[in-house]
Amino acid sequence: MDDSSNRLDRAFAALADPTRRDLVARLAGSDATVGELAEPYDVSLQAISKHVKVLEEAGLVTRSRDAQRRPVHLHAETFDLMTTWIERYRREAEERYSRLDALLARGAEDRTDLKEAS
Amino acid sequence: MDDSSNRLDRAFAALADPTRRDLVARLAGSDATVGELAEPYDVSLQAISKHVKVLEEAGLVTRSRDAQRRPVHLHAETFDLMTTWIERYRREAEERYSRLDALLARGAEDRTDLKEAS
DNA sequence: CCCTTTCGCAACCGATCGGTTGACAACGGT
DNA sequence: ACCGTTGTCAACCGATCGGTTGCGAAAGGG
Repeated sequence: MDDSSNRLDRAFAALADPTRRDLVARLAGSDATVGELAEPYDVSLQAISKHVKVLEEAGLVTRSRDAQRRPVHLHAETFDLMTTWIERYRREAEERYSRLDALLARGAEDRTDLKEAS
Repeated sequence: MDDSSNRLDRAFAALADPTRRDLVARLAGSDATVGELAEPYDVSLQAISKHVKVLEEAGLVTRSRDAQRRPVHLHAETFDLMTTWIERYRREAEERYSRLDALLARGAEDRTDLKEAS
């Protein structure tokens, strides 16, 4: 399963960058070319081109060909992969968290040192 | 803005590493100490200690104190933050994907004159 | 045909990352 | 009071990352 693991590697790493998350947010509104995507930022076009490539290799976006333009659009499938992974463990964590209260209630006889709550 | 963005930065970056995803998967089953977590891997204990620290600073796990042990357990909240972010744009992407057929039927056109506000 | 626009590729740079080893702090057991 | 257990901190190393600049390829428009 190096395959799906590697896809998750790239997908999570891709979304770890705020610029790339912003690109995704804007692409959710409408497809765009690299030039259009690059315009709002004060970095070079090549930098954005690299970002788009990272998103593409992560399977988060795809590109088509329209003359010399390469319109970029989101690819929802990989997002599903991520939410599926996250939700699986979030659910287990919450279930265990619910049971944690009962566990703590049973064994919290000598917990006199919790003076700080969240 | 930088606040929640930074939390997402760290959370996504943390889960970009397969070892850390594996740690999360195991912690979903039960809490564990750093030593217990490190045991299955062939890397040093310090390496796993660092991984746990990354997960902690990302808000994905928390630690309590039980004598010299520092049991680690999942913190579901940050997982919610991630799925919320992802789901938002995944949904928009899928909606736009449904409309893509109609868009393609009309043919590609530039969007420089979108002034309709009805 | 050229020429422009759009954009990818390659090389390079500083910063960060994942790993190592070594030292040591914190705590309990005896 | 010592020792073993548990885990963190600090320094270092090679690899990768996000950014830059420079060059050139691909496709239309005049």
